[in-house]
Amino acid sequence: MARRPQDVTDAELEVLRALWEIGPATIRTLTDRLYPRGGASEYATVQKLLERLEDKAYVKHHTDGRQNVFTARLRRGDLVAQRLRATAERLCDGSLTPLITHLVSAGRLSRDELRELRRLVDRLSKEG
Amino acid sequence: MARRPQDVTDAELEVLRALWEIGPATIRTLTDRLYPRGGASEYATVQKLLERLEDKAYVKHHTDGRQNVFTARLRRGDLVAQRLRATAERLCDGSLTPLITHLVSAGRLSRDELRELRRLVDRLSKEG
DNA sequence: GACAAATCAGACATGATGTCTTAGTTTCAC
DNA sequence: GTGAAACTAAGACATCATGTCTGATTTGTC
Repeated sequence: MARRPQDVTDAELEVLRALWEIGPATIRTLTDRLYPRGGASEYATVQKLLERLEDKAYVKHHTDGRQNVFTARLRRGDLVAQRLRATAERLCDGSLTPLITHLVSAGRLSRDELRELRRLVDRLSKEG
Repeated sequence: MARRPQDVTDAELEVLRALWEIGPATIRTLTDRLYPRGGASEYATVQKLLERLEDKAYVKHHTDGRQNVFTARLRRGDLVAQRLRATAERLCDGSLTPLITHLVSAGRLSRDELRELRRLVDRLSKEG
C-alpha cells in the first residue's frame, strides 16, 4: 500500500477554479483574487501551486511581455470526469452504472431536471 | 488552506472492501486476506487501520470470546454517495445534475442499462 | 506454569502539502 | 543612471497524514 498523492490538491483546485472563472491570468491577478490583502508570501504560494499544476500538465503558461500568463489545460468537466472515474474504479470495479443509479434516485432532481434527463436518455436510446 | 485528511484512505478502503465482501471478521481473517503470508507487523497494520476506521465511525466491533469481530457500519453505496457529494461540492457548487449529465452522456451505457435508467426516470417522474 | 495467540499502546519514516524566504532580473520614472 | 516597483526563479521549511512496525500485556489452553 504505497501512499498515492492526490491528483489535484485543495489549494491547487482553488487556483484552477479561479482560472476557470476569469480565464488566462497572471500570478498577480490570481493572488489578488485568492488571497486578498496577501503579500509576497501568498504570491509565492500561488506561484508554487501553479508550478505543481504545470508539472501535472493541468496548466500551461506563456510569456507576455514581462510576465507569465497561465491558462488551464483542463476544463471543469474533465476534472469531474476524472474524479467520477476514480470513484467508480475504486468502489464499483470500474463500472459507472452504480454511480448513475445512485445519483438519479438520490439526487433529488427537480421536475425540469428529470425532463432534461429523459430527453437525454431518449436521444441516446435512438442513437444506440 | 488547511490540509484536510482524506475521509477514507486507500489502505483503509482495502479493509472496508474486505469487510463488505466477507462480512464481519476478525483481524486475523482480514490480515490473511489482505496480506497473504503476512506476519505480526501486517497484523498490526490491519489493526491500526481498523482502529482509525472505528474512530471515523465507519466500522464497529464487538468481542466474541477472546477476539474482536469487526463489522462495517457503512455500505459501499454510502461511500459512493459520500464521494459523489464531495465531488459535486468542490467542483459543481454542490449540484449533482452536472455529474448525472456527464455520466449519462459519457458513460457508454449499454442498451439494457439505458432501458433500466429510463424506467427509473419514469418512476421518479410519476412520484414527483 | 508454559506456550500460543490476541490485544493494547504507541513509535517511526516517509512524503505530500501549504507556506514562506531569499536572491536575481526586468521595467519604468525621474 | 539610480532607485523603486514588480516579476521570476529556486528552494527551504513545518506540519501532519499515512502506512508500517515493535514491544509489552493480557487471555485462554494444555
